[in-house]
Amino acid sequence: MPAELLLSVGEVARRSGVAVSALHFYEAQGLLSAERSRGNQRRYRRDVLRRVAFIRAAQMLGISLAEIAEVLQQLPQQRTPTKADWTRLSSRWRESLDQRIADLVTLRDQLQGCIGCGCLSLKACRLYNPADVLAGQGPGPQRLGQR
Amino acid sequence: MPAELLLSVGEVARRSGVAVSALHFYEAQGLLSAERSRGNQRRYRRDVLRRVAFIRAAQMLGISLAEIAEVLQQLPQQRTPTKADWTRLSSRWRESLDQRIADLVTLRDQLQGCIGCGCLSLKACRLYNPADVLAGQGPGPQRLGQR
DNA sequence: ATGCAAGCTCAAGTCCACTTGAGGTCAAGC
DNA sequence: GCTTGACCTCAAGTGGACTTGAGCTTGCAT
Repeated sequence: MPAELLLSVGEVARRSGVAVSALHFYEAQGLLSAERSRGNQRRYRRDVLRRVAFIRAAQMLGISLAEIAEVLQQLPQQRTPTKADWTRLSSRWRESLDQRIADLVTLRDQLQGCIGCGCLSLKACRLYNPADVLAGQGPGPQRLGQR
Repeated sequence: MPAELLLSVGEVARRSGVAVSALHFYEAQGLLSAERSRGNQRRYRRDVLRRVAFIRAAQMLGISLAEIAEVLQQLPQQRTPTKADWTRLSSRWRESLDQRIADLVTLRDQLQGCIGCGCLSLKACRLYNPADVLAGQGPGPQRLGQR
């Protein structure tokens, strides 16, 4: 394949807005791969840009890199993925996105009726523990709605 | 004030579902405070439960502890906060919640038209960079919608 | 041919929100 | 009085997602 059509790591960084160090990191995590030039420099196929975009979009949905890597395994390794390949993957996240929206709407409605009314009292509070779905699960800003 | 009405750290942990270590941590971060018993044990006023609930609810909105601490500064230090005090604070988050929902809906609509259509090509992609709002800002699963 | 930006690897550092561990104290029941 | 569980402090560890730094090589322009 014609080497001029391959992208250096710097080019990918510029065009994707992702730092070179992050691209290295993604590779180490198995999210990306690249051929190498004679001199051992990374040479990316152009579809890496779509991959990176996909990764970032998924992160915005709160999906961890490990999960993203797992899903990306399903893409063809050899050929450049087709539109259908990408569509299949992203439709999975359409559902989780719907779920997250629903969760937040619930949260909002209960913010009116719960914090809003001053009743916020833990056990009884459905904002804190709506339908037993958002509770527990340990600390930290966690993803709303499990998969 | 009658000491029997104060709560030990273990009681607060049990009733709030938050680990003792997390309560210690919140105190170190200035989110909570407690009186001490003769023997130097924490004794919480009962409204700590509402404070903890508020903290957890805020975290679910993706708000960092530092920001939460800042907002909690606005509560009266001496007297137990009233319903109106809490309502005032939570109304601020009602807005950011609305914003987050709007962001996610935008994201969802563009998932249809963008990843869905196979056009995902970074610069031009509004999912990756919708209205220049979600872009940049460094790495990591970041909060949708700035304040 | 030489200068210098861009690339390479590997180790260590950062930030957040906690948790875990070590070593010691307190309080209530038997 | 003694045991046991709850509590204390302080330091260090964890995990995710990267970034930074050191020390070295590559590759394009002059």
